[in-house]
Amino acid sequence: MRCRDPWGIRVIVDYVVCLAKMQFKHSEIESKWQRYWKERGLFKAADDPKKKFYNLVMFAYPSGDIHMGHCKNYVIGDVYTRFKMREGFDVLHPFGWDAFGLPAENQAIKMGIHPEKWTLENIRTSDESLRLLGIGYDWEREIITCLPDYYRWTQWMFTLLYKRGLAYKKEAYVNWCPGCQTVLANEQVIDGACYRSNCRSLVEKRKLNQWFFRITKYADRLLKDLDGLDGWPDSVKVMQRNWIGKSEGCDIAFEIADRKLHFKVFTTRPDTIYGVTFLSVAPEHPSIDELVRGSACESEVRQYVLQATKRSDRERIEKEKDGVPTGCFAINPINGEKVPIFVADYVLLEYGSGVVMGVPAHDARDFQFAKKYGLPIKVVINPPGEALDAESMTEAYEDPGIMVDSAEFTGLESGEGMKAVARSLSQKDLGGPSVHYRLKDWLISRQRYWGAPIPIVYCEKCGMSPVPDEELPVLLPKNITDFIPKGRSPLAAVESFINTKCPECGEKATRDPDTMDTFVCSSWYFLRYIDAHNEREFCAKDKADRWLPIDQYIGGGSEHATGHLIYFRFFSKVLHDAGYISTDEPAVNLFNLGMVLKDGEVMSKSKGNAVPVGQFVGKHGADVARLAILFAAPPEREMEWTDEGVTGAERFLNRLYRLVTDNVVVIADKRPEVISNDNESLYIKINQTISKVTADLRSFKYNTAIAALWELLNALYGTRVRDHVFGYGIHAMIHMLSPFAPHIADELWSMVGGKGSLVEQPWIEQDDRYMRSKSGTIVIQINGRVRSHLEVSRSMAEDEVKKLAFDDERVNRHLEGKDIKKTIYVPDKLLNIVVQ
RNA sequence: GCCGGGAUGGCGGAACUUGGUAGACGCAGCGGACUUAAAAUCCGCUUCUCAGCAAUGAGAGUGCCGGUUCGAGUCCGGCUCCCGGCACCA
Repeated sequence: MRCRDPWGIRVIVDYVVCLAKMQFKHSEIESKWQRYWKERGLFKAADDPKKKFYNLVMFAYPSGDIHMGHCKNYVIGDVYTRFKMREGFDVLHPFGWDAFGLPAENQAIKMGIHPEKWTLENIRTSDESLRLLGIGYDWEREIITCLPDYYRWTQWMFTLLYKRGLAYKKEAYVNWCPGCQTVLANEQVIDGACYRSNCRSLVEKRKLNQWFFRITKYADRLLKDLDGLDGWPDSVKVMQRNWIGKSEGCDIAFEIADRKLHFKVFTTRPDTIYGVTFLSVAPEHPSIDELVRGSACESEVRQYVLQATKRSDRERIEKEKDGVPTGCFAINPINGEKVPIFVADYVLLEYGSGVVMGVPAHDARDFQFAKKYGLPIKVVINPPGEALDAESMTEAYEDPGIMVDSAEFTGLESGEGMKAVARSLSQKDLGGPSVHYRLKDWLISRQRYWGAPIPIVYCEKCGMSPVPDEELPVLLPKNITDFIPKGRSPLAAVESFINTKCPECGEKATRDPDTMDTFVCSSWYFLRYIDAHNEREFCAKDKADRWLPIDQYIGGGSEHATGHLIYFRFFSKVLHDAGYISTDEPAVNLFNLGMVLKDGEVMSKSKGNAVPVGQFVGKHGADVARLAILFAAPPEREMEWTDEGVTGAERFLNRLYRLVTDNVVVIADKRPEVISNDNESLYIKINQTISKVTADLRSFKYNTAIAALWELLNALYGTRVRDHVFGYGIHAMIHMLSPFAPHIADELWSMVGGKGSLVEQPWIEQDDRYMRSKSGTIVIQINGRVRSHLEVSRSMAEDEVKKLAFDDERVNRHLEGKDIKKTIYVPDKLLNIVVQ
């Protein structure tokens, strides 16, 4: 085999040509520019910003290496950062890791790896992947919540809340997950199942002594201040409003006959008070004991309570409403009527007072209950112009109406009636207007190892006291091997940790064995970035004042709406009230991103459909990855990751690269002075593109921005006369590409003689004199249907356009034998001829 | 059940909070050029139906039904389906 194989030679030649001319080498370019950005410290945020912009993307849980699904957030945050920098802002764009949490501990149990080791290794590999993508973070501010220099301040936050009366311990029925062997906050229970990690066990109720944050004290402010958050999506605000669930009504005190007891009842319908025919008490209610002691029904009630409290929430909801009579009676304060008291498990202890008044005629649940137990139904509200009959009713009438059979209130309309009844009750000191919230206090203790220890010490003499600031952090002991949950924190068994001295008296004392919910760590992380290495404070106030609030918060989806996004607002308000920060809302603008799917499912390692970043970038490059993510769908929507999207992005960059390398000599960095006739329309296209891309960058419409760039690229390819305008077009193209594909943009920029990185250059602006072409298309419609088009110069008079239109052959064809009734003319747009 | 959001070609998605050429841009597909060939690249076509050798012409078309308007993907009323949230909250 000598030179008998011309094909082989051809292939090699093609390959060489391809490498030399057609395609760029992404790996070389990318590492070169990443090095440059790092050396120049381009993304290091100043401590004294002149024109600050705090751009924050939600930090991440280090579950392993990151994949393309995670990248969407980071890429979008980076595009915005680069654009804002080029608009002249000092941008703070930090990143960090929400590093405590269950998966690390589960891994420890399964694989025998210490949670810290597992977590820190994941962070290291994820960091590497992130750097490969060329995301412009200020890495010097990176935070890792599981390290003592961070959780020291998480503990400090706890003691701050404690001192302000916002952290308290109480014995309460809590959501207990038998799988995780720990308690859950309400937000972690979905459909009665545990939503911590991938657990999904059926949640049980348990009575336990636990730590809570008194978020309910802030319910009203959390609700009201939503109105000021114009930069937040309505969907998130609506969800938060529903979650807080404010309802205004009336408290009413019912005395118990023959007992020194009374029940406070909350109702939103005091106007139905004359229709009360029974009272229902939640099975968990602490007064039941006293109520039924010695009653004929005592044993039945006790048995019912026992059964009810054993049931999970879901079981309770799914079964038919039932209850058990207590044999006791309550006295309706407004008319002295005696009504029976039931214990019923459809009544929730946590809402209102745990006792409800039963008004069967005007409440669906009470109606069902009354029918089941043969209780009387009393109509006290009639629909306007109609009279209800209790006997024949098949369902409750719940709408407002006119009060009837209600003594002096009869005839009042519901709204007025509510006020009148409330007024009357408060005059007699039997109740009055009150407000209740669905929001509950935030349960933060977890009986787990991998979290920030709760900094509380118990002493026999002095009781409970917080660990003094100077003794923080309470270090999480590392020498532990048994993470298997046994219903209490693994820390309880670590004597060197548990045994300590009382900060008050110095005697022997014990530590709280529980750790904090990870939502506590993430409630204040945005503050730590501002002053990440401060050893004396969580963040210096002057620095906080300079950077807060977050100008743009970019989040990973609506699943945080009623969790993290409420908690971090709560923390901001607490820290504001305590004088540590000046703002009481953390973020001005919020942008929620859609998830990344692969084959119709959320991309994740556990589903086996994750596309690893390192592997992808190695093959296609970071710029291709970025473009593929951005172009596929608008950022707020879900996107499907496909190989086809990758093809397009790759082709686009190669095309641009070729255009630049083929035309280096004509590329011009100045606006053309003289616009040739040949390329006037191209120049207009260039300016329109600059305008569109700029607007789209401001409003996160990255997919259409890239589409506009693609159009411009096509226009440039189609340009025959490659003059100054053409050269400027390429220059503009490179500029506009830079936030999206920064490596290749900087490379091309240097190829055409640009200095440094485009991030250091001001953003390009359009030439307003050339935004619209001198002529345009006017659509000619007949009866609203398009029949013809006219090319006319701009702002041609209506008469002239009409004349041209009536000369048009296609128009005339449709006008034949018809009467022209009128014409509608929209300048520069259309002429509609109405005929009959 | 209640509260949000959505439904546009074979596919991902455009159409500027303002009613005015629906389908930008990309992917896939088809045709052509270059090549001995292939890949890559470049140029063109590509919503559907009907008529025509053709340029082209006619009709239908943005989940369904109806309305407002000279004109509706866009506004109004009713409905179906999909996604998300809340759900015994008194």
